[in-house]
Amino acid sequence: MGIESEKDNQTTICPECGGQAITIENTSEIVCSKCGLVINERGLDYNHSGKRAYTQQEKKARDRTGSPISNLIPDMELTTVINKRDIKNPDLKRAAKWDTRMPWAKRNLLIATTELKRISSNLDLPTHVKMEAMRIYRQAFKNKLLRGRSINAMVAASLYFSCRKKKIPRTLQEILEQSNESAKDVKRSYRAIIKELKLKAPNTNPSALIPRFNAELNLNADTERVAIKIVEMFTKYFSISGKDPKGLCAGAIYIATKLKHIDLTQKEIADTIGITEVTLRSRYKEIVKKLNINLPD
DNA sequence: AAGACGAAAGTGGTTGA
DNA sequence: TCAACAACTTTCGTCTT
Repeated sequence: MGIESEKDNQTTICPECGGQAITIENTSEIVCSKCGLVINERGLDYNHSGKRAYTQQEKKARDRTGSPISNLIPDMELTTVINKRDIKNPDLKRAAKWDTRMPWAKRNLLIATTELKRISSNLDLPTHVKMEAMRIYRQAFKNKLLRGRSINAMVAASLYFSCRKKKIPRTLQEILEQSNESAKDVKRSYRAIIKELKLKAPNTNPSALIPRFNAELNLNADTERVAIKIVEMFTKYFSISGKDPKGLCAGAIYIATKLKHIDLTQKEIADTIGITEVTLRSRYKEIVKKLNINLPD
């Protein structure tokens, strides 16, 4: 395949930070060398015409600068409009256009889409979650929820909501790690989404979270089973509304390790799950009391 | 000395008057 | 809009192993 070599000197500019994008060899992903943004995870179809380009001129003429059409691209017009004027110094021209020509609404959606794709590819989120998040974001945008809130915080919140709705167990922390926004802002946006869009907050199922924490703590399947059982028993008989599901997980895992005579400190569990010892303690005390569990010493 | 415990004070949010 | 409230965190002193 002589086609491969032509991808290498493709220059794309990162819409997020303006850095130079590079192509990852074996996946043909376009990734920003500066901020790590995946600009197009499926790879561009540079040789759609089926012809090879032998000279620079031919290459320029045949290259496609736009991304493949997808629902995640907010404005399909954008790629074609710019294409025509891209012949000289495409990077600068494109960057300049984003600043001056694009209506703010389109720009907003473009930035949002980019951020959304960046985060979800870092977290390996499936496409339907991305689509749902984008839908939520657009709706938030329509309802003017962006007033006084940052785009990126709203994107993170949309993704978080989407994850919960689609039952993909991701904690808010995991999304926050990929975002530059503060937890405060993202939470605010998240609540705004629920309130203003009149959506129901999908509950994270605590037992769905356990296998991942178990893996991080290197616990065996037996312990995991016990922990899940405890969580399910508890959620079946008692309300956990208003409480952090992670706290319940932590408590259940702590009890499970006790029952299985595994030595793990409260601190170790609390730290890997992302809560404090104090919360772990109050949760585990509550579980022991309400479910009448007899702990071995 | 490490781990478990819980009191006290602070944070950021909800609810209801 | 404000006060009461609930959940959680941070910090820290005390007890237990």
